[in-house]
Amino acid sequence: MSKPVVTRFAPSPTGFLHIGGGRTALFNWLYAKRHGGTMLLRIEDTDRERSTDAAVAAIIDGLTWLGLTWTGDPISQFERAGRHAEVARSLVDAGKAYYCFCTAQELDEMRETAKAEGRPPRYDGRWRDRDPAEAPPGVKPTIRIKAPLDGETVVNDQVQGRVVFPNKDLDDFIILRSDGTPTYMHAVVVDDHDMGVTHIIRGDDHLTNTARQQIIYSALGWEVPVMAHIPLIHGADGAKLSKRHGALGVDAYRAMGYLPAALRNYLVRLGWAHGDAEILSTEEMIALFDLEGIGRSPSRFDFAKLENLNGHYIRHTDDAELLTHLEILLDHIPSGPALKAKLDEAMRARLVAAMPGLKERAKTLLELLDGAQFLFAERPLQPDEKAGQLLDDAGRAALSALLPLLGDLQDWTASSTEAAVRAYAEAAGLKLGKVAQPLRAALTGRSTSPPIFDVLAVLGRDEALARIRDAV
RNA sequence: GCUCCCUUCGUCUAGCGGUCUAGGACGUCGCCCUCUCACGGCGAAAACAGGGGUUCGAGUCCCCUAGGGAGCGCCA
Repeated sequence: MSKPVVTRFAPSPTGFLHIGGGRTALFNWLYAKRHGGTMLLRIEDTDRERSTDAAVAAIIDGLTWLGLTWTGDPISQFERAGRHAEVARSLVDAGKAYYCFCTAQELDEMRETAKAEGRPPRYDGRWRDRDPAEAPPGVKPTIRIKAPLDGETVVNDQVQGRVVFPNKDLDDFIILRSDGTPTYMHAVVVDDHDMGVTHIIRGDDHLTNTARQQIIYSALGWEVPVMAHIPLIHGADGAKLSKRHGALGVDAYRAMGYLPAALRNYLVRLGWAHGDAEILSTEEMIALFDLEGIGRSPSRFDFAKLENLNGHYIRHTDDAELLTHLEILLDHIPSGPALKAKLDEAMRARLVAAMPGLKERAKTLLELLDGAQFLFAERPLQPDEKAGQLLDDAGRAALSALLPLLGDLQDWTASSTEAAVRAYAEAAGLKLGKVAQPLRAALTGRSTSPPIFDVLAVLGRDEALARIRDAV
């Protein structure tokens, strides 16, 4: 009861941190935070063939960007191989595991025979009680656990409930390979135990593995941590989220202009709910997160909702901070370097000044950047098609009439320019839109933008007047 | 094939036997606001997979069917 909570996120470094892994990490992090505990990061790299340093770096980068932190250094599971082997051998000494001298071919035959006879592919236990003295020469043995032959293994899962597996369906699986390295099944158990993990929160693709792991726990006489298997995330089409079906790395979400806070909020609501709560700050998430609120059915990833949430977070993030996010984004998009070159102090000041109008209409940082194009643009502007249409004869006439009126202004502010433009429109018998739209086209090269008088103010008198002159 | 898990609006979900003529959010569609686009406000359409039970009463419990998903490696 009073034992401090220790959770862990244990990805295998075979690729980027995908969105499902990100959510698993988030849940582990939230649970640990909620209970004043710690989250550990363990890299499951016992498969030397598929593990890469680049993947480890990508995972760390992804977690860091998401704002998830762990305690201590990332732990390499591979480096603990000695300990895993030692535990496996102790199990042999205790009579709870044994050496198996089967060759790969023998195992293949066993599986094929079973399949042909319509039985599940399982190891038949041929070395379970055989004397190792009978070992064929030259075969390096594996170590297999002695799984119980009858009875049942019960997994008490905080999310899935009580799940029962008949032991006759579980075979004597390998815990130590013939090369002396541990299998995943064995390594997780030993590591979770040694690291004092109290709660295992992971994808429910591990649920059936849990029965096997519990066999190891009981052979060792160790206490099984609290288990919570969370349902997987599917793609928008309902199919499993794979690389081909939109499973993107979290770095891709960064490049698409999503804010970490928005992604956290979206992710926490995928599979977890607290009544009708939708918008949750990180503090609220920590205060409210619990295992009881996790559902059991898989969910689909919905970009539309993520976008909406992201828009909300953009609108509610303060201007200077948004600029910081924008600058981070520039390091991750193709057009970044060019824009970065133009980003001097004056430009930063203009961006911050324009931010209130800009952030109101952006759902992603990419849209925010796009909306800010008029600030980066150099004269003479190239109006897009719709803007070109607004600069027809009538539009240009209005602009040339407006030019001297604006030029005479004493102060140059949003309200002073607005007063001048409104006065002109009224005098000319034009609806405000008939003047404002050509003005927008001239100043931004677009048919949409933040409120035009704000644009006028942010651009400053000289630049604004010059752009109008260019358009006339 | 075997084992396990899942199934409420298009999507994420609330619901833990009666308060459900099923609530919220996103999306969609109207209307309002308005210098554009947004934001915001108001409103609408939209779901308990199907069939059996249990019960005075079932979205909520049980069973079956269908449909999804996961696992069954000297991968993790």
